[in-house]
Amino acid sequence: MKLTLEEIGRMAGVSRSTVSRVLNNEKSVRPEVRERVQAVVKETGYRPNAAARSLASNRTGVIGLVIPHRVHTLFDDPYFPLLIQGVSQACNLAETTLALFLFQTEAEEEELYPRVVASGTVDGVVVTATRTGDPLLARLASGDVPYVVVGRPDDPENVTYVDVDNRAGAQSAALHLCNLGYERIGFIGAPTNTTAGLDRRTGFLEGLAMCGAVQDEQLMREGDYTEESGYRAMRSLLAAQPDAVFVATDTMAVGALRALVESEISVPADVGLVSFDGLPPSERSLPKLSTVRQPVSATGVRAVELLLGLVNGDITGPLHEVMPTELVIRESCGAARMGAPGAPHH
Amino acid sequence: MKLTLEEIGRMAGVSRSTVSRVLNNEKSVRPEVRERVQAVVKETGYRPNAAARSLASNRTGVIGLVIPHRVHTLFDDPYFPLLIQGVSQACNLAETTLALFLFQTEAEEEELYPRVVASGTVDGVVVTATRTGDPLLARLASGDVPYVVVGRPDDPENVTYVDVDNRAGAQSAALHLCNLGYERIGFIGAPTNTTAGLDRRTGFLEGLAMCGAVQDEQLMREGDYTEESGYRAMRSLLAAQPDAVFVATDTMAVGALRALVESEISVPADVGLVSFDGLPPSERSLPKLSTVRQPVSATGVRAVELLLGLVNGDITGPLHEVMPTELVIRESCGAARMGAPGAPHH
DNA sequence: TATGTTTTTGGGAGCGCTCTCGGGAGCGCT
DNA sequence: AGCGCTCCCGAGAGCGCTCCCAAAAACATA
Repeated sequence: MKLTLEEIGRMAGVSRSTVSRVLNNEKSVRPEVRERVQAVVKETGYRPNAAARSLASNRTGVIGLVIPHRVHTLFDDPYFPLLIQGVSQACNLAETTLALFLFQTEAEEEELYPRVVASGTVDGVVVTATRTGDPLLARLASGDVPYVVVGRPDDPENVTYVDVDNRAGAQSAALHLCNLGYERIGFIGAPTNTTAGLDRRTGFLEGLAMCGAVQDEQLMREGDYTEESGYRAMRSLLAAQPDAVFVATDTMAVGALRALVESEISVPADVGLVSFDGLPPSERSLPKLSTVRQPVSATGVRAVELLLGLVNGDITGPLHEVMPTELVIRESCGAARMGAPGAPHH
Repeated sequence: MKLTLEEIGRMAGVSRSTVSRVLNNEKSVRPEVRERVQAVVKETGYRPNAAARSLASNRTGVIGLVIPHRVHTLFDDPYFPLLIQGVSQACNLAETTLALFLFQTEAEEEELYPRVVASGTVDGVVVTATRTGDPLLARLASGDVPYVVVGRPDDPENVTYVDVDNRAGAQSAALHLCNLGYERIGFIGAPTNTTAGLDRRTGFLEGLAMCGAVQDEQLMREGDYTEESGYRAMRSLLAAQPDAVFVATDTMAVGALRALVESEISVPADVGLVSFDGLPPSERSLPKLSTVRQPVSATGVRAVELLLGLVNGDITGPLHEVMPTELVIRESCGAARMGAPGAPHH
C-alpha cells in the first residue's frame, strides 16, 4: 500500500489538509487531533514525498556546494574535506540535504547552472574557490537563485560572502618573523588569481613594511596549493638564501619542509618557517609548524547559515562576513628556542 | 515569465507532450518538429522543473553517498576525499546529482533513512565504511531503495557491494617482507569491526604462515585509522623490537614513521615498513613508503555504476565486485637497498 | 437562546511534469 | 478507391503535496 497524505488522513479520520498541517507544525490544529494524526504517522512510518512537496511548495530542502574543477589536484589538501564537514554539519542541523558538485573539467562545470540551478534542483548554492572572472559567479549574479561565496569574490559589494581575514593573518606571520630577528624572509605564495592568494601576499608584504623591511623580489615564489609545488618552490628559493620563509598554506609548507630536510637544512635552526591554515598536517610534521590558523569548518557552517537565511527570506541583501585568524606558535618558527620574541637570531 | 512545457509548446506551435518527447529524446517526433522545439528551448534557456519531473516519473536523478559518523575523525585521511571524487565523477558522467551524507552523531545517522530514503529524495544510495551489525544496512535491506555497499558487508550474499581485495593485498605485503629476510614482523592493524580491517589482518597472518612463520602476539597492534594512532601503536611496538612492520593504512604508517624518526630508528636500515592504500602521503614521506595500492577512486566509480544499473533496472540481484590491489615497492621496505629479494637482511 | 467572533477543518485548485490512449495523417498495397 | 498499417501528435488524467477559501465548529457575549 502506498502511503499518501490522503491515506493517512483516512486512517486518522481527518482530511489531507489537517495531516499536512500537523506535519508542517502549523498551530491551528486541536491538540487531540494532532496527537491522533501523529500516532498514525508514527505507526505507519509515513514520510511525505519530497518531490510532491517541492513541486507544491517550490522549495526542495537541498542546497549545493560547488567546488570548481581546478580544485581537483588540490583535493589532497585537508582544506576542502574540512570545509565540506562544516557545510555538512550545518545542513544536518537544518534538516537540509547537501548536494556536492565536484568537477573534473570545465565542461562539467558549465553544466552546473543549466542542469542543476535552472531546473530548481537546489534552493541555493555555496560556491568555493572562485577565481577572478569566474563565469559561474556571473551567471549566478544574473539569476535569482540565492548563493553565498566562500572567499571574497571579484565584485564584493553585490555578493554575499564569507571570507577569512587572510590579510591580517599573513601580516601577523610576517610581523612575527620580523620580530624574531629574521632578515631575509622568503615567501611561497598561493595562486594570485584568487583573492585568498592575493590577500596573503599583500598581508605578508604589509607586515614586512610595518617593520621597515623592503622585500627582495628574489625571495618571492608562487605555488599552486600542492605539496609538490611547495617542495619545488623551496628548492628554488634556497638559492636566494632565506633565513626564514612564510608559506601560504600548510600543505605547501610540508613540501617546503621536505625540501629543507633533503638539503639537510635544519628548521628552525637554519631556516624559520611559518605557514597558513592550521590544519592537521601542520601538527604532524617534524618540527611542528607555526601557522596562521583559519576556522575552516566554521566558515562552512557560517556560509550555510547565511544561505539558508537568504533562502528563507530571513535575511536579505548582500552580506559580508570575515572570519578571524590566529597565529599559532609552535616549533618551526624558532620562537620557542629563542626565548623572548625580538631576540636576535644569528 | 515562467517557462513551462506548455509555454514552450505554444512558442513552437506544438503541444506539451511533443516538447516532453523532444526533451526526453524519444524518437517518434518528426526531425523538423524536433528542431523547431530544440531551437525554442535553446533560445529561451528553458529547463524542465526537476520536482515536477520527479513527481511524475518517480525518479529524482539523485543518489546519496553515506559516510557514517565514525568516519568523522578519519576525515584527514585522503581515502574518503578520493572515494568522493570517484563517486562524483561517475555521477557527473551520468548527469546524476550527488547528495553527500556525512554524520557527526549517531542520531543524525539514524535520521537518514526516514528523512531521505523514505521520502524518496534519492533514487539509491552508496554506503561506505559499514561496520558489523550496522543498523543502516538492516534498514536498507528491508526497504526497497537500491543500494550498493563499498566494502564487504556482514551478509554478503544478499547485498550488492564493491570491495577491494584486502586479503590478497595484505598477504602480498607479508610475503614481500618475509622474502626480504625480515624475521620479527610487526603488525599495526585497522579496527576489526570492519571487514577491511579484518581482511588485512587475516591476509597478513596468512602471508606469514605461507612462509612458515608463526606470528608472535607481542608484535600485533591495532590503530583506529588516524595518524596519531599509528604513532602510538608504533611507540608501543618498539618494545617488542620488530625488524619490520606492516601497517594497515598509509595514514597510520605516516604516524608510525614519525615515531620511528623520533626514536632515531632508521627506515629501512633498522626497521622495514610496508603500508596499505597507496595514497599521496605514501609518496611524500621520507623515505617513501612501500605500500599496497588500492584503486580508491575506481571503487567509487564502480559503486555508482552498479547503483545506477540497479536503479534503471539494467542489472538485477545482488552483485559482487572485488577490485585488485598492487604492491608498490618504494624505499621503506628496504628492497631497493638490498638488491635481490630474498637477500638476508642483517 | 440568539448573535458575533475566533478557531479549526475540509475541499478545490493547482504546481509542471510523464504516460497512456486514441485520432489523424501519410504510406503502401490490393 | 479502399483497406490496413505505421508514425506522429494532442488531450486527459494523474503524481502527492501546499495553499487558499469558505464552511463548520467551538467559544464568548449579551
